[in-house]
Formats: sequence, structure tokens, C-alpha cells
Amino acid sequence: MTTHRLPDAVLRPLSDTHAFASTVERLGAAIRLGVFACGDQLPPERELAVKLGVSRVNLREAIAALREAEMVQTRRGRGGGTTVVYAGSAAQPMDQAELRRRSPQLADALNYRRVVEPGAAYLAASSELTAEQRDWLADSEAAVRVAGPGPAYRVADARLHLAVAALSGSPMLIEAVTRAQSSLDGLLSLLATLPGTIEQSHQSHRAVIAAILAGDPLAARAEMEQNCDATAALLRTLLE
Amino acid sequence: MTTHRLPDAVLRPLSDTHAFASTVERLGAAIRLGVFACGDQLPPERELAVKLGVSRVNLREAIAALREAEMVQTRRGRGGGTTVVYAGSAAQPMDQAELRRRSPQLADALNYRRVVEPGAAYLAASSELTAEQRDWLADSEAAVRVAGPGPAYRVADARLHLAVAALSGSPMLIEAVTRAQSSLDGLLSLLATLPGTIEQSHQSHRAVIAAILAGDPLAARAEMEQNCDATAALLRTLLE
DNA sequence: AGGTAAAGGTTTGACTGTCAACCATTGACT
DNA sequence: AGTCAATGGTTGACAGTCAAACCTTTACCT
Repeated sequence: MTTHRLPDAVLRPLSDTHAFASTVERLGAAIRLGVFACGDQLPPERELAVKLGVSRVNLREAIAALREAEMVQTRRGRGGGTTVVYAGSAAQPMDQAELRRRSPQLADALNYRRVVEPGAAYLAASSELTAEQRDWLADSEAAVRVAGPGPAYRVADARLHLAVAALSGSPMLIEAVTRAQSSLDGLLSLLATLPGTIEQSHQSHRAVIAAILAGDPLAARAEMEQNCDATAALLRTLLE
Repeated sequence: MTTHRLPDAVLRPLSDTHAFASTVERLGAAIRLGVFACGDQLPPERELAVKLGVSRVNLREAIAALREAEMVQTRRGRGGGTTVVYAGSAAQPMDQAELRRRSPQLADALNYRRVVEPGAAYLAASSELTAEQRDWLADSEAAVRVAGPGPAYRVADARLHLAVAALSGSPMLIEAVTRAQSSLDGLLSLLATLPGTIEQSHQSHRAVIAAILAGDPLAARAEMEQNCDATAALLRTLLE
């Protein structure tokens, strides 16, 4: 029976070995992806610890690590807190060695992304959006167009994709898109410097957002698929 | 700026507070979903602990819990081990109270499933499948047709869907489909007793598998979407 | 100036999970 | 019968995690 492959396919170690490392990873990803923009303040530690589901002690260790990496600054006292600094360029594009080493996971993430992001776009287009939500989408799209090449572009792009995911209204899909964007961050940063690619992406984004705002799920999905395919095609050549 | 919603959408507590509970959950799900069929032996504890990424002590506690629930039996000594018994009917269909309580999560899981399962079917249809893999698919589909209504049907159905996911070759998608199936298990068990529904599913499954074997990704996805939509339509009426 | 509130910083003790080594039981082989 | 090997069962030391209480710093308000 070939069915015996199922256990090996399904049973996997839980990635979350150490709460500390996992928190560094998640918080770092949130900052790199622009969930917190440069200059933003993180929520107070007590609050953030609850949101992340870790103890304050551990969250503090994680923040200390990010401070070490010069991604955040901390001020004490009333009105103090932890401030994001230098967001975006903290994601150094991968070098060749790392690319080759992580090639299988990256290829997987590209496939995954091609499934979940169009799915999120589909759902977002199916939803009744409030005026505020429509503005958010439009603003995010405009921000991508305004951002020049480089880290700023990458951050704006991630924010747009996460906004689409958020408007899908599905927590499981939001998490999925976040994971995909996070896994591919180093890779997508490589594309953020190619003006030709960026111009193409602008059109693609415009089409996706227009379809979502028009309430056309199939079109939104198709356009998002095209967007993923276009970037994936460029990236796969780097993954030999 | 409405963008301030991003942090709340993205930052979520990690569900995996206790390794023990999490292991019971994952192992139990694997058994309920038929990853291990009734009569199968689980791998030796030392091996399984590694695969699940938990200590042996914790795995043992989890197995003890499953033994308490009469889902497995354990024999000591050489050739001994833990054997799955009673697989499938251990998933009691949810009652009204639980349905209403978990309604939001279930609705989310239905959406999620509608994205990831068709995506997995698409990828599986895009892959070059070995003869063995093609047989696995065909056998899984036949097993669903042979299974009568009730728990046996639910298990065979889950195995088929997981097989499709496994053949997508994408670990991230396999995990996604596993999560979706696991979240919806209690709900889908409710449908496993309706002969009309089952007959409809048979045709749907046949179409999905045929499209995958024919190497037609778009058709495979479309058919899987129809399958998800059909069950979701029935289930959503239960989620008021 | 003084008080208060809001933040980060620190300490402590209990709990949980992990790891490694060892024990006990059973079947299979010689 | 005797031995071995594979398996589950048990224990104890160590490290990670957490919750809660407390300290320190700082800005704002009166």
C-alpha cells in the first residue's frame, strides 16, 4: 500500500521549539514586512506579550535581540516605548550561498504563495468592503507606486499584499499570506531594485486592486496569480 | 491611517502553548483523519517523538491520553508498540452547542479549505506523477467509493484529500490541507451519513482525480472547488 | 515643585518540557 | 533453554517558560 507515505507527509516537527527564537522571528518579520513602519511605536510590552502569546520576559529578550540588530530603539519612562527604526533595509537580500541552501524551501514558498495570495484576493473581492477598507486598499496601492526602487518598495509591496490578506477577513489566510511573504522576503527584496520589474508590478497591482474594489473575485484571483507567476518566473531562475 | 489595522491582523498568539496538548491534538487528528488506519501500528515512540518534534516523555503522555480515549492500544516488548484501534468513530460529530460556539472558526476554516485544497489539486495535476503515485490516488478514490456511509466514509474521504495534498509535493500546502481537514473534521463527519451527499461527492472526487491524472491543473482546481463549495453550502446552513 | 501615570527594567518561585540514562517486558533466533 | 534485540516504562538533573510582584525612569498635569 502506497498509503504508508501519508504519515511521513503529514507528521512534521513543530517549528516552534523556543518561544524566544520564535518571537524574534515573528516580530522581526512584522517589522521587515512593514507591519510596523519605520518610526512606528510597538505596543507596550505587556500588551504586545499578550498579543503574541508569550511571556513578557521572553518578549523582552526578543526585543533586545532586535535592538542589537538595530531594528528598534527603546526609550524608558512615560511616553517611552520601543520604536521601529531603519525598517526595511534590515532585510538584506540573500547571497548566492544562502539561496542555494534554502532553495527547496523557497520553491515551496513560491508555490504556497501562488495558492494563498490569489485565494485571499478572491475572498477580499467577495467581501462587502467599508469605505475605510476601500481607502486602505487604494492608499496601499498608491504607496507602492510612490515608493522608489529598493527597500522602500519591498516594504510597500509587502504591506499591500498583507492588506489584501487582511481584507479577506480570514485569520487562517492572513496567517498563510504572512508566512509566505515572510519566507520569501529575502528573495523578493532582490527584485525590489529592478525598475523594469517594478513597473510591471505596478500594473499588476492596479489590476488586482481594481478587481477587488469592483467586487470581481475571479478577476482578482487571476490578476494576483499573474502577479505571483511573474515574480516567481524571475526568481526561479535564481534557484538552480 | 487605516493601516494601523495591520498589526492586529497579523500578530497572533502562538497556539502551541503546551507541547502535551498540542501533541494529543496532532496525533489524534492524524488518527481521526486516517493518516494511521485502524489496525496500523504507530512508529516506535523514540522515532515518532523525533518526527513530531517533542520529547519522548511528552509523546508518551499524549499516547496515554489517546489510550484513555480508546483510540489506541499499547503492547510492550519486542514486536510490541502502539496500535490504532477504533479509528474514525472517535470523531464524534459536533453537537449544536459546540457548533454555535465555534462557528466563526469553522466558517474561516471553510474559506481556508476552499483556497488550499483546490490549490493542492492544481499543483498535484501539474506534477509528473510516478506510477506508484497514480495508483495511490486511484486506490484512495476507490476506497472512498467502497466505504459505506458513516465514520468509514469520513476517514476515506480525509485520506483522499490528504493524498492529493501529499502529491502536490509542497510541505507548506500539505500542512495547510491537514489543518483545514483537522479543523473541519467534526463538521465533515456530520455529512458522512447523508447518502445523497455522498453520491454527489463520489462524482466530484472522480472528476478531481481524473483531472489530476490527466495533468489538467485548471480542471483539477475547478473540480476541487466545486467539491468544497458543495459541502460548504450544506455546512454553512448549520452554522447560524 | 510634587504627584501621578505610563512606560521599560528586574527579581523570584513554581511549573513544564527536554534529555539522557536506565529498567522491564516480550518475542524471535540459535 | 538461553540470549539478544526491540520495544514500552521510569527516573532525575537541567534549562526554558511563565506569571506576578516590584523597581526605575520619564513626561505630563496641577
